Amino acid sequence: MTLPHNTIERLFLYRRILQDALADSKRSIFSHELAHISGASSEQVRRDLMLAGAEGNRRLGYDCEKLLTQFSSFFKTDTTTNIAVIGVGNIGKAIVSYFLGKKPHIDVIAIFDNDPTKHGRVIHGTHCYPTSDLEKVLKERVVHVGVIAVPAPFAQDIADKLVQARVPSLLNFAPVRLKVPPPFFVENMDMTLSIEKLGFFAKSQL
Amino acid sequence: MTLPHNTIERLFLYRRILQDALADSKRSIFSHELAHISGASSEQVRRDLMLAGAEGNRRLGYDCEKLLTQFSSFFKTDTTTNIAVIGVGNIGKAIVSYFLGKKPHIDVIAIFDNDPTKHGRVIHGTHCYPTSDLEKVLKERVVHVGVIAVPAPFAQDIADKLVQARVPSLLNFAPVRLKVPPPFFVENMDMTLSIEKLGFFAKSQL
DNA sequence: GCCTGTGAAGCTATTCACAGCT
DNA sequence: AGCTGTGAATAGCTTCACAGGC
Repeated sequence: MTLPHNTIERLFLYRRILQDALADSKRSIFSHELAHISGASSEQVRRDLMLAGAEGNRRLGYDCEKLLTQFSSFFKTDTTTNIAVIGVGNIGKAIVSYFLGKKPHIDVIAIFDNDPTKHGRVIHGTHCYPTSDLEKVLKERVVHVGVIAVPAPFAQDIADKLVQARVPSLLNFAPVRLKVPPPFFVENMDMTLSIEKLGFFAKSQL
Repeated sequence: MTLPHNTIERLFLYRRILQDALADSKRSIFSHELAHISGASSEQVRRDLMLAGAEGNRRLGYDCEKLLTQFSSFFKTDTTTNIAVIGVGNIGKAIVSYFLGKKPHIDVIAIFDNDPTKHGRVIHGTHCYPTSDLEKVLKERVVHVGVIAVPAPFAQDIADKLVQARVPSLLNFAPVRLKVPPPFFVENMDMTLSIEKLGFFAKSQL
């Protein structure tokens, strides 16, 4: 059973909203509430939940706890996601510190850099290895997501190495489009592109 | 003349590729070359360029320089995009240093933070103001894009302030969906969501 | 022969509209 | 009355397929 890509993304968003709701001791939630907080339409929410096999009560909406346990098994979010960060420049460091501690089910298990002065050092609580050890280190540990935070000219090389090391998913911060064979998967976080696009909207809107 | 959102994003990508090509002293480029580097299909590239009003030569493909000047006027990229960064934590600092110097047509003109020890300080070459001065400072300068790098609970409040200050486009790094009235525009860079999604792909692919 | 340009077809995603429940 | 669930309609995006030019 394979859901649309967009639906999957929104489901993770709903999950986050449900967690907040539950923390506010809300028992159940309506599709229009989820819609309002997530920015989707209520029909969209209901369809997404339907596709995920969820069921709501026609008087009370959806039961938060029930929905969350359903998500957990469905999305395997009860197991931790292990990530490795390659490149410990400004962005790499920001990412590592962002994920440390804050998110309990996301674990930065290794970081890599070419700079010899960083090797062996512990940065934000995580050990830093030389990039050349990437394959060796990653074959010892299960890594779900490789985060590429190196300068653009090196990004494809790192992607190749991560594919070699059988890291299934890559999150790429470098402003290039990486080529990986299926079923490996890359998601781009291209800040420059986003800023350029937003700048265009801003300028054309005056 | 309003292009599809996706097309606009790809055009900025093509533009970047064209700049690289020109730097490599390539005179002209084929749609399939742009396709290969950008990850789109060649038909897609041709349609995008067509929508942007570009014309190619049937023997040589598209003239790089001609295309770029066309893009410049079309996308107003000859004028600098001014950005302000709100929140000088790890992510905020990384963003500022990422855009400083590197990208000539993107200019970080102000940064804001609530921490009084940062006020008046110059961080990565840019002056840091207290967040309470946001409206005052931004009304003196044209700011195209506001980058929100504050913790999630404060993000909506900052968004409201940016809307008040007439900043047309927002780039949001906080893991919440912000509400702004049209025609204001928000783009989300939700790293947590991306990692969760990629983790899901990774786990379901084994 | 290999390229561009583009109508038409196909596919994906979202919204409409309403039946059914409680 | 107000909610969910969902077929049907619509809108948006991508690929096909091929005409036309160099």
